[in-house]
Amino acid sequence: MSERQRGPRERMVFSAAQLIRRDGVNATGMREVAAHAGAPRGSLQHYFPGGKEQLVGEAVAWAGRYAGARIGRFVEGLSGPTPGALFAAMAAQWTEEYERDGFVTGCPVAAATVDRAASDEVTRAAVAAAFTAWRTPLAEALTAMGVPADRSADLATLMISTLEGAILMARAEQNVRPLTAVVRELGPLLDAAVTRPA
Amino acid sequence: MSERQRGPRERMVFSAAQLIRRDGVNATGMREVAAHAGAPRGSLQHYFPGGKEQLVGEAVAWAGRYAGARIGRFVEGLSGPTPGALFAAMAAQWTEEYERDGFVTGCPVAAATVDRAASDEVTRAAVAAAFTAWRTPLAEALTAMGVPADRSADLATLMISTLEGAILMARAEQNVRPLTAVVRELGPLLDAAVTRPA
DNA sequence: GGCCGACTATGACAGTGGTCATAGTAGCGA
DNA sequence: TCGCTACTATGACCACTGTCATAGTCGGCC
Repeated sequence: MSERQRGPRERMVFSAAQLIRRDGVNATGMREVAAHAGAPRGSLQHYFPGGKEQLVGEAVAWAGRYAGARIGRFVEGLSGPTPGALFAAMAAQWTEEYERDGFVTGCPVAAATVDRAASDEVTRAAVAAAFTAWRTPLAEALTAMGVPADRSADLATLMISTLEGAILMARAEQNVRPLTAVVRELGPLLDAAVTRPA
Repeated sequence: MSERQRGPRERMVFSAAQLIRRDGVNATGMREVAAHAGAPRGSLQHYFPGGKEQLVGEAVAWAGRYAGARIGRFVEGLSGPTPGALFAAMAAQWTEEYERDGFVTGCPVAAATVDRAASDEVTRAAVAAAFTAWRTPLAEALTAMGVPADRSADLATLMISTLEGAILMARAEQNVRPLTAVVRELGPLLDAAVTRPA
């Protein structure tokens, strides 16, 4: 989650995503984002003339691209590339973060959905796009692993749904148990969907 | 979701849950809750001297009890009581609501988790308790259906996680597809966990 | 009646939110 | 040096938040 932070604009988008991850959209102030990014307050209206809606939208889009790009790196890192192993790797990213830093943050896309889906159509569309940016490469990876093409999309949805829910429960319980439980139960089931070994 | 609404106090807790479901915790004002419940503003400090923290906590607890109690009614309504059928019934509650009323609301427990887990320890504990109040009867129902006792808790966690995530994605996409997809994929897998037919 | 508790009704307060307006500065090409 | 653009820096605005304080009303009980 730590990238090269070039311009102040990128830093602000990144900071917005981090703060939204922790406190939600509504509790994240624009001034707070600027301060967190070490950027001047005046830059907000300069880089984001569309206001908070624009900033949140870009933060969500960034998170979606990040999650999608991460899929490829997970697949590369697997010794035996199976759907269950991929799912375990996706979940492990969270268990490791939680065990290292505590249960402070969640998924920014989920936070934006909860806080904005009913009130802000622009952000809602951005969230939908973020999920698509995540699901599409995941489904492609499943197909490459031998999952029938007509099931890849559904299984990708299942994996993301389960992971999002497990993140939520882990934060609530302050325990990685939900994450390990879903990996233990869902992993083998995902592997059983492979009909043509890769 | 429509109960007999007796006193103004219960109405306010119920209204709080409804508004949190739609807009999140931070975007739901105390005045708004009172107005939605048709209760006088002054009753807020009278019934909830602990302030918003108390009101949110009670709304979350109510939602947890509701979800837990609902499990029993789902099981009763099933012609063939299998884990997959139970999961389908749980998801159907949401698809029906979304198709009837639009994708306006989500799960209040999830909303409270996103908005308060990092900032308010009291509410975070209430959310954890709500998930437990949901998971426990679900796990018992699975055991009664023939799922091995040592897997019931994990499978209950898997079902709730997946459902929560699918709700999230359905709201984001404004489409029930994620809900139908996870039911289609996860249902048969859940049924396969039954070793001793009920 | 008189009293007291439960509840209702407002008004005010301090704090914060996003946003706008305006002014200042730094760098650079001509 | 001029002028232009990109960016920074503040201050102010209004709306709204949760909370508190105070006063009013209602109903039943001695």
